[in-house]
Amino acid sequence: MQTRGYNGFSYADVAAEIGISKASLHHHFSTKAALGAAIMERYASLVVQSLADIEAHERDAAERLARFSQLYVDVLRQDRLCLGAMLAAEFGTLPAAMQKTVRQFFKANQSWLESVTAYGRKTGSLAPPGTDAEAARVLLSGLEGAMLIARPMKDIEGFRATAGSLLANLRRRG
Amino acid sequence: MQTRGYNGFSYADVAAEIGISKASLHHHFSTKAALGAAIMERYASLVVQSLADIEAHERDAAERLARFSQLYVDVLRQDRLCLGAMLAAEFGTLPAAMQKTVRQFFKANQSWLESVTAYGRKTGSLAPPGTDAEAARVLLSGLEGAMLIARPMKDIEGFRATAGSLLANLRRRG
DNA sequence: GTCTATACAGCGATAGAC
DNA sequence: GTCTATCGCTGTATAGAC
Repeated sequence: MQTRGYNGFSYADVAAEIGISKASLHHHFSTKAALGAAIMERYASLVVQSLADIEAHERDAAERLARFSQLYVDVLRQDRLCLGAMLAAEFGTLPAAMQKTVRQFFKANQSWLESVTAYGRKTGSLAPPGTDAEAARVLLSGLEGAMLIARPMKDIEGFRATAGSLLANLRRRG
Repeated sequence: MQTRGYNGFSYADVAAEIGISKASLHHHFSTKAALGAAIMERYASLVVQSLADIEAHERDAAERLARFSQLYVDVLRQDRLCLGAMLAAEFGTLPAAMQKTVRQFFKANQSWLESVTAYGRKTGSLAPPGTDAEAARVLLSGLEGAMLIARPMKDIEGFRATAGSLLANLRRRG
């Protein structure tokens, strides 16, 4: 789903890749909607866990954002897209349950980033122009968009530079 | 294609919408790959034309960027995505000809934005931090990403605010 | 340039044996 | 929990009449 999208893969693809039959796959996930929802929910959980890990192991706000952007690099290196971004593009064709999880995913990222910018502002590590909500949205949008563009352009280095610029803007005095 | 993606529409969908048969549609576009390529090429041409129009009718660099971001708002209001962004997400599943046009599309946008930031820097209308290439990439990524997120979140106002922040960052002293 | 009819592959999903 | 076999449908694409 992160490489071809929800509409770009089939039960046959998955079954072949893991070496079982389509029928066996249906035994575990009765419909494609159920499979897609499970994958997206797991992805969202893993990201939320990663954010908690960053918060637990890194005290500096700017450094937390740098680690956040590193998550994107790791995905890009596998020639994948953030699943949230992929499903946002396909949004109109998704089952309702998946749509709901996609929205929750973006909300969770946005609110985590807001809390980090607020914390960074308080500790002096960050000085974002505008509100925390605006700063968070600019960073999230910038990273998702840069990732979207970097993949077809085969330009991970360009992604890194863009991520660096976005972080630099948050350290600047507003 | 801008609402459901290349993998999310069929000849039957298009034929029904314009009121002809699938066979008639095949008479004009022999394969789906040919149809998809024609649509993407037309889209890229229209965007390039819009950029030329902005340059012809607006002398101020910051105002040119504001008009550029207004193009995105117009697309969002139709509940569509930039076709470049949509196809970037689906990139791995696209016919080669479409992949090529997607890359050209991003290159064209990037280089136009670079020329505008360079011009704005010269005239004093803009003072982007970093290089023109970095500023252009941050803006393009930010707008594409913000658009991607705004659609599922049903938050065009949020897009506008994000676009405003991105432009404000380019007016700021680096 | 339009149509009806159809070919043929792939899709998601089910039945039922082991 | 796995499989083979198959169903019903939709996908892209073609044939051939008007």
